[in-house]
Amino acid sequence: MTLHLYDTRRKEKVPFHPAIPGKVQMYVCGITPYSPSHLGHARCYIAFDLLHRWLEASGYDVDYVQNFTDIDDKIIKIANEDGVHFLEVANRNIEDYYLVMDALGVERADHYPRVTEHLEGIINMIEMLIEKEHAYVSSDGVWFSVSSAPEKFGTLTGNSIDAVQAGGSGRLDKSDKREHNDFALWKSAKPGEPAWDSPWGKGRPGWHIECSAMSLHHFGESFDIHGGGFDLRFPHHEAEIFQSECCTGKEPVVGIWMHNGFVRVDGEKMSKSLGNFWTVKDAFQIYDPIVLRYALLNAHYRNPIDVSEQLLDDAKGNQRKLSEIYGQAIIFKEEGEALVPLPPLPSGDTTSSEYLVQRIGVIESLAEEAARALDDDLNSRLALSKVQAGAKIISEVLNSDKIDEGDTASFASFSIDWIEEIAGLILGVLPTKEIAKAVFDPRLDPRRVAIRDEVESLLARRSIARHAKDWKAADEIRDRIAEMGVDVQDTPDGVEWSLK
RNA sequence: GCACAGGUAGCAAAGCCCGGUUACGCGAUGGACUGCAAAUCCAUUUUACAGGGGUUCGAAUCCCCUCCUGUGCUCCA
Repeated sequence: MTLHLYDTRRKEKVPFHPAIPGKVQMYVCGITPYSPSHLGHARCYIAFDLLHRWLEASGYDVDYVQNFTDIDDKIIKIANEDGVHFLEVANRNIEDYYLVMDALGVERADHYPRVTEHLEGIINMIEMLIEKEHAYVSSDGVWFSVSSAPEKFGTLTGNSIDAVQAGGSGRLDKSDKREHNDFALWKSAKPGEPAWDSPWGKGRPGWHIECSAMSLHHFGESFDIHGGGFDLRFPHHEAEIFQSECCTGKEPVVGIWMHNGFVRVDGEKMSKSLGNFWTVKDAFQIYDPIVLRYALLNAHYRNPIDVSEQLLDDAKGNQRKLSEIYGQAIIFKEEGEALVPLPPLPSGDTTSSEYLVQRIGVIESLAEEAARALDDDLNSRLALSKVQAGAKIISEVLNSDKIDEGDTASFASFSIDWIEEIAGLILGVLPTKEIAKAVFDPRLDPRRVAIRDEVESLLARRSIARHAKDWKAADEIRDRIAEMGVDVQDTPDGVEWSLK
């Protein structure tokens, strides 16, 4: 099956065929760095990171461009409030972006162009649009004339010019544009604002033009995939279509338009005004970044996702289980049967090799199913369920009494490759080997070593109390240990403890 | 108002494009194991598809109508 992706413009899944066979040119709208990154950003860039990884795993050579809109009204406002240069505001938020996205396992794009580094290209593009009479100069800047190409209106959203005009009436600002739908290409500088020289005096680019200019710079007149948040369809992406296609005359500028669904919190859009706003760093206080990634991949990228405690807790449990099985496979490979001696084969049962061949066949077919799921417009939820199913079988085999001692390490080795390929390389929801081992065998957790003596001595006292059937004292000690962040488990093999 | 998404078992979420087979997970219930828990394992939770029409041998899936929710039309991933 070939990769199919949903194209917002055509409103259907379409087979993906890049313009240049084997190569993919992909542009995703980046952030406007006026504040730290929030969960909506995380969802968006994780979704497109998955696309990026999957394209590469499928053998494509991907050129991934993601911009930073490092000059805009809000950045200027915050810079003025803080009394710093606007680039200081932009830079600190870009730093935050890299920090949190790296933690979330988002692989870097190939290029991160910034508006402030592409003024020349932007100005050239505006000049060309004026020349072709798609844009006009007014007292307060340069505007794109939407009525110069009315057939392009509503390409992504189905909006009609009249309807948008009606919806926008009463909110007309005091700008000097000719028609309500016209949008700014160049904004003349107001006093005290950062400004660049241009044929139309000092000013700065409008919001939409930078993406057109930067994609033109990196890819030329057209490219394969353009992504971004659902809210960017209008006006931002429709404006890009106007600018790019009217400038170059080449259409369509974009092969497939992709938009990710929104993050909601308790059923409502996450927003600062509703007070349900989470920055990524806020979320990191409670959940491991990899758990957050797992949670955000556990829904289809185009559907809205409601971030709730249940969603995150589910992800935490599933991700932990996966890590545990991965860790077990690593340890079994490294130590073979030494760690857990295998009981003898039950008589008359399937032989080890037959059993293994059969199980490996099932696991491999699950990998194919996961690949099919991703080929079907990146169905990460379904892919994750196949990964979990495969991991479950791996766990059953590793713990099975039907497998010969000599086969354990080789099966473990097969399992590690399988998990690392699909859960690690493609989905990015795997921890490091060291962490995975500690999840499986808490004795290997370095954090445990620090408190081991104290916990062990408390456990010894609890053990005495238990033998004396002094349950009250025993439970008090367990509570005290719990306060140290430790879970105590009484198992048939004795008392065990682990970090919460 | 117009536009675009959604409405699937107790919750959550795939499946819908390409009608006919199980999603997966959580929770719940019963059991094993426990001093009690926790964890784990086994089993059960086999008229789920917003409502109403239609097409079809057969519809969650295709067509029509209605209702409800969210979002966009202003900066937003």
